[in-house]
Amino acid sequence: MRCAPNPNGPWHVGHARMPAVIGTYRDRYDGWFCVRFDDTDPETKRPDLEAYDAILEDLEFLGFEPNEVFRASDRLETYYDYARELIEVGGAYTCSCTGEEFSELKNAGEPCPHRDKDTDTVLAEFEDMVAGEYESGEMVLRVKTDIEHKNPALRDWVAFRMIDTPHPREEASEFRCWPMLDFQSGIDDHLIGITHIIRGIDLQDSAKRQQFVYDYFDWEYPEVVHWGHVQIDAYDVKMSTSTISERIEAGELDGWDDPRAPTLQSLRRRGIRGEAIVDAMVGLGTSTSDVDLAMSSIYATNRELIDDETDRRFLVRDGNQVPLGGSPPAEANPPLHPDHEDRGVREIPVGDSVLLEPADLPGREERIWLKGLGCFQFTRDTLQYTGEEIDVVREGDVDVVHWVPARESVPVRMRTIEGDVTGRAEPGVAELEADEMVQFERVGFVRIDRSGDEDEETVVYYAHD
RNA sequence: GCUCCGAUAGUGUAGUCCGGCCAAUCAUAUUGCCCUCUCACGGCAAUGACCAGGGUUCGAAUCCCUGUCGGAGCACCA
Repeated sequence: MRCAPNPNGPWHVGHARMPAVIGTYRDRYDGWFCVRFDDTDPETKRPDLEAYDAILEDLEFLGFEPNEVFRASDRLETYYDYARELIEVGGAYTCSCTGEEFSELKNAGEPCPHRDKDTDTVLAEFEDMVAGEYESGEMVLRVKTDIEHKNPALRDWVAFRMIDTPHPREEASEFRCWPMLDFQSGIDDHLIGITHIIRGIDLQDSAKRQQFVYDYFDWEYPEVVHWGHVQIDAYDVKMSTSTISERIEAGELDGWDDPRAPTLQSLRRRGIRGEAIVDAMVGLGTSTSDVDLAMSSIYATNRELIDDETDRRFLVRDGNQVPLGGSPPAEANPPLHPDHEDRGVREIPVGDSVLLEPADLPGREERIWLKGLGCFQFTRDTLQYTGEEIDVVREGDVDVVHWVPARESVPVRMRTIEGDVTGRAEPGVAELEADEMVQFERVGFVRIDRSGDEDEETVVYYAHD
């Protein structure tokens, strides 16, 4: 199988579907898959040199390594050879009609005057194309199909055209005669030995077009599955490489890994595992209709993956300071993980006042339980330590809330899909290493992106609740 | 205009090829209860679907026709 990306930028979430499915199938059935960069348009779909590696990194993040990597732009001579062969068996002709002229003839089911040129002329003109003797738009090579085919999309399609703009890759920058996707991909699939192709419904007619070439060469066409488009909920940004790219240019997004960008780099930075994405993508199946992927299904899998090994901490967003009274303990020691006492406890100095989230502020005379610390009653703007046992919580009268010390907490910037949130976390958080995962209790799972200290913000990326 | 393709709960999916075991599977979501010093994890329960209409048949989610809705192609893009 193959994954044939256009290297015009790092991958968005939707791109994960192809490697997820073919990679999973490969591993399950002892198969084979390659990545083949179909970079045959140096102009309108101009490749981004950095994207080749970025895509391979995205693939690695998802947990797959391709058996082989190809670049179509390395294989021009091969395509030329097969084009010559196709011309010799009368399967192609050079055509100098303008796009509109040909389109009109085609829609009327009429052949254009160039269709019956003799093979030698066609061959000579094609060699001139290869040599770069024509300007862009002057001459194309068409595959001779059936000009009266009932499906206009299949009639005498273009196999090669001239492009004046040099290819960004040094190795391919001299070529001016470039194959169209249907030709290049069709030839490559056969040569590489692809047995199964999955592609989008936008390429529904590709197999039928390429079948004409396969017939000329007497090749057998691989099995094909077409699948629909994937929509992902939860994002404001349109999921298209060019849109994301524009928004980065415009400064609306900080980069490809901005938490608001629907890219794999972004999910990775938020601490979502490739495995969770793959799992969700495989679950979508290969249906030909369009599907909506709920981010919640990726989150559900990821939560399952990380919950057990992720330590707990406190973060209070937009805290309100409340003084403490009644001589509470000087230090709180909640466990790092409720199910794993052996991992030890946290040491949170209490001080004389704490921060609580606005929604957690108790009403007058109400009692609350500061998690890991004890029971307090809200009296005259002060939380009075009551010293009551945990039983008051079990009885259901007292809510348990998270908190941080007002003084000894550390600043945190939490970057989320909806934007940045600031708050303060228990002191231990500043010492966590980048890349560690943490669950802020009653807030959600985050990945530490940059450690801070008492003054400098610890930056975390929010994964999910 | 021409040509293709699709339609099962909020979302995804199984079942459709070879009609009965489907008063329709599983996951996720939402809600409620239990557990719990987290609204996490775990447990239990509830919610919720075969696009419509005809036809074939003893019997249709499954086969056929029509309609409706949705998607895609008809590029010198991929």
